[in-house]
Amino acid sequence: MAYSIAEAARRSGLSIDTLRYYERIKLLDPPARDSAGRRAYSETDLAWLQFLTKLRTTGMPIRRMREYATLRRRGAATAGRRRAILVEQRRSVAERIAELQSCLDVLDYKITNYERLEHGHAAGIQEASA
Amino acid sequence: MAYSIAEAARRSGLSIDTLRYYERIKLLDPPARDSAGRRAYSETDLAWLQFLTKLRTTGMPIRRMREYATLRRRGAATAGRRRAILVEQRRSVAERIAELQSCLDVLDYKITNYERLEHGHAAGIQEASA
DNA sequence: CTACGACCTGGAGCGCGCTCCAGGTCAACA
DNA sequence: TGTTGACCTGGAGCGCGCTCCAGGTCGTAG
Repeated sequence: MAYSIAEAARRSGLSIDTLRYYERIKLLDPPARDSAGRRAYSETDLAWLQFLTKLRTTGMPIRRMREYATLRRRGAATAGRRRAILVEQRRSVAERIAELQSCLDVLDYKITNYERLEHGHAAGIQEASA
Repeated sequence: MAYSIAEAARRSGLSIDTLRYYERIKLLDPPARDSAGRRAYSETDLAWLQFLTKLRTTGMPIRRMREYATLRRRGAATAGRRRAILVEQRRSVAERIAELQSCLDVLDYKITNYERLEHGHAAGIQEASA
């Protein structure tokens, strides 16, 4: 089963332009072409794309994703280095989650304060940095 | 107590350039100046700055932080709208955390797979999209 | 046969959030 | 008195990750 670029875009949630862009910067191996020279993405292409978007979602910079893609192209011998990249990324995601969680606490605190203000219990003091 | 721009930068974790930039784009009210015309940040300025950096950490775009800053400048009457912004941001942070958590699961899965590969239990199948 | 729409290429442009630079002022210190 | 160093201003530049554009080629539908 092969997918047109429009279909691949729809399925991956990326834009057509982004798909071509990813190919240009070597994140994506050039997909097959149909008889008219149009891109024909395979299931494997889509699976890889899906993984890439996961990495992007975690905030991995494209430069690093390229590094990973390059290693992947070189085969099984690079598995250790690829794993190391993922382990590092896992660390950074966990850290980021913790950071966001702490911001969430600040937001909750502020929101609670606003609610107190609006219910007439004019606290006042917090308003300075509100 | 007043702080030089260098000191304010150190305490906020932002660069000196970023502090001036934030002032320029009206995120920050112009701080007091000393006799020589140099910026002199107050405790209040620093507290606001600290809150701003929290918002930035949550990924709030500067455009939206400006909106918040503008409302804040207009005083108590805008409290409801400020609260609404924070509530929306809380929602978006919670969503982001969930998203990251799900990516974390994918990373864990992949990493486990790599570890299996390296321990000789050649699974093979996963290598296609690894 | 033509006209449409999806696709192609190479390259320019954009929005964001800073970051850096040139050229200048000022106060303190040797 | 002269030099240093922190600070000032307005404005240009940058890295990132796309996004858009012009101009062209196909293949199907009317």
